[in-house]
Amino acid sequence: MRIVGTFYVTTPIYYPNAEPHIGHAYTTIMADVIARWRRLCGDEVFFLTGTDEHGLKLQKTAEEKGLDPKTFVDRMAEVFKRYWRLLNISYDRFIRTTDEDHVETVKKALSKIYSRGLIYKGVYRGWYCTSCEAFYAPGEYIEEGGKKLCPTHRKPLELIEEETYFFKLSSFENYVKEQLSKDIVYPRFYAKEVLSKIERDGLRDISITRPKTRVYWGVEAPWDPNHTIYVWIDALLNYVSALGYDEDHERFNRFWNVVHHVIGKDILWFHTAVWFAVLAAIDLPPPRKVVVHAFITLKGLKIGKSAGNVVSIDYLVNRYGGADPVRYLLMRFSSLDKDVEFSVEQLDSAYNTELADIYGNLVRRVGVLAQKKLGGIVEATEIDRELEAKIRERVEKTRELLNAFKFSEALIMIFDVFREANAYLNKTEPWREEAPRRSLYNTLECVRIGTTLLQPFMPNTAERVAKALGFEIRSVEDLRMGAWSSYRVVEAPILFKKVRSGSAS
RNA sequence: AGCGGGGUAGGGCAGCCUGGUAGCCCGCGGGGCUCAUAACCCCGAGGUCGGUGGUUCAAAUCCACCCCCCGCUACCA
Repeated sequence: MRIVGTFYVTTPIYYPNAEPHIGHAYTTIMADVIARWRRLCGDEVFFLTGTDEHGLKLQKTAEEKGLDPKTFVDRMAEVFKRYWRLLNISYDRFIRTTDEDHVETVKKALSKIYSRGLIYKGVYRGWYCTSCEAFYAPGEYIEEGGKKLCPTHRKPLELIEEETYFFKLSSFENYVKEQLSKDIVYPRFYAKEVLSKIERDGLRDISITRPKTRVYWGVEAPWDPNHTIYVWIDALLNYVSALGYDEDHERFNRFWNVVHHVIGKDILWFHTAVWFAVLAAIDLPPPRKVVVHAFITLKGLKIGKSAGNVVSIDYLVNRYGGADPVRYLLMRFSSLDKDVEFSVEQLDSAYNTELADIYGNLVRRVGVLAQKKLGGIVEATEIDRELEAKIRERVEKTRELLNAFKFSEALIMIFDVFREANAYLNKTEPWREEAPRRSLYNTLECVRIGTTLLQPFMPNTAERVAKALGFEIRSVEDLRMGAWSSYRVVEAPILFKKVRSGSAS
């Protein structure tokens, strides 16, 4: 396949103090769909995900389990990888912030920033709970009778001061504002949100180190061995270390120019205000695009990382018999703009009526017809112009939607192709003919085109259909009627077994 | 409170930027077909587009105010 361009897509690196859930899966699947779509378009793609393995919380979680942090994160990283295998995530690298090259990058980058005088020593002052060993900001602690209490222990907080190093974020205020008014953050209103926050409060310097006595589990500050680097700064730099920062300049530039960060709206601030400034401090341009998505919720409960009530990935994969339907359903109801609440009933309904009825049944019926009527061999013949026009329009629309990260609408458009194919079968009634070559060839072309578009969302299913009907999925170049000339239908599979609604548990 | 997003048929959403017969999916009613996973196709019913006022020949779409829902408000990754 011809290499058209390059593309770099990232997920956030996840904090592995617990197993991944649907929220993590949602972001990761979205990034995977983008990666696979760009590959289909002919781009050389680098797709990065990983784990953010330093910090106090992990240090403590590990200690509670009687493990040293490294042993613990080694295990958790494997858990994440296992889930991404289960969900068919086609990452090119799984980066861990404990990886040697990453640690090197963090040190190099921070040395550079330090040497430019953008880091200074100061004092961090905050309300601290000795039991939690953590600071609480206004709004997080409980106020009772003028006293500040820890939200978990309900014990009085202490005002403590500790030595820390600050990054001069404030000196990047104009720069960050300027970048935010460009077309980087998508959808755009998220940029407005950050912009107005800065407009109102300004950009304050941020503390970027912790005393090693309190947080030893982190990258040592290159200029002061008594401090470790704050996890967020450590974490953000993964995006550049994965490319070989300051090592492989050619490769680095090739991909950095086209980097797309996929993130949840909760970490927007760090991926814009802080990240843009850090990048500027090491002479790098901001990301090409930050794609921000809202959350999915189940019956009003947030499925965020810190929420107690989570829908497990295993549950959905088991319920719908594989990764592909889960990928489909999550993207089918995805929205960048606003939080989406879904129910098991809704998912069941979409699974049954869309995947099983519209698509699964179409594949089955065209497969059966081809085998019965033509012995499974369907050669190219005259193309139905009316059908072709409709399909072409939908393909174009789908491509636009995918390039605009509108996954839900893209899927609806793809399914229109299948609906069109079903209608075409009804119209041409191939079961009444002796050798309905024209009808079946045209229908198969629709199935092939739709399946190709569906491939980034449902890679296994697409592959299975291609095998069964005897075609190949190659690239977007084949997204036109007549591009495939000879089908060898070897199977008429039942792709999706329906689920009975109401059996949710 | 400030800022941001939203309130469109029974449910889930698009349209709003670039005003001009209100659109898609599910569900529902009727019909067709029988190749197919009780699947598929066609037709139909159902909405005065949160409220009020304004701009306009014309507003779901622009402006003002109000009501309701949700999110964000930085060192918690």
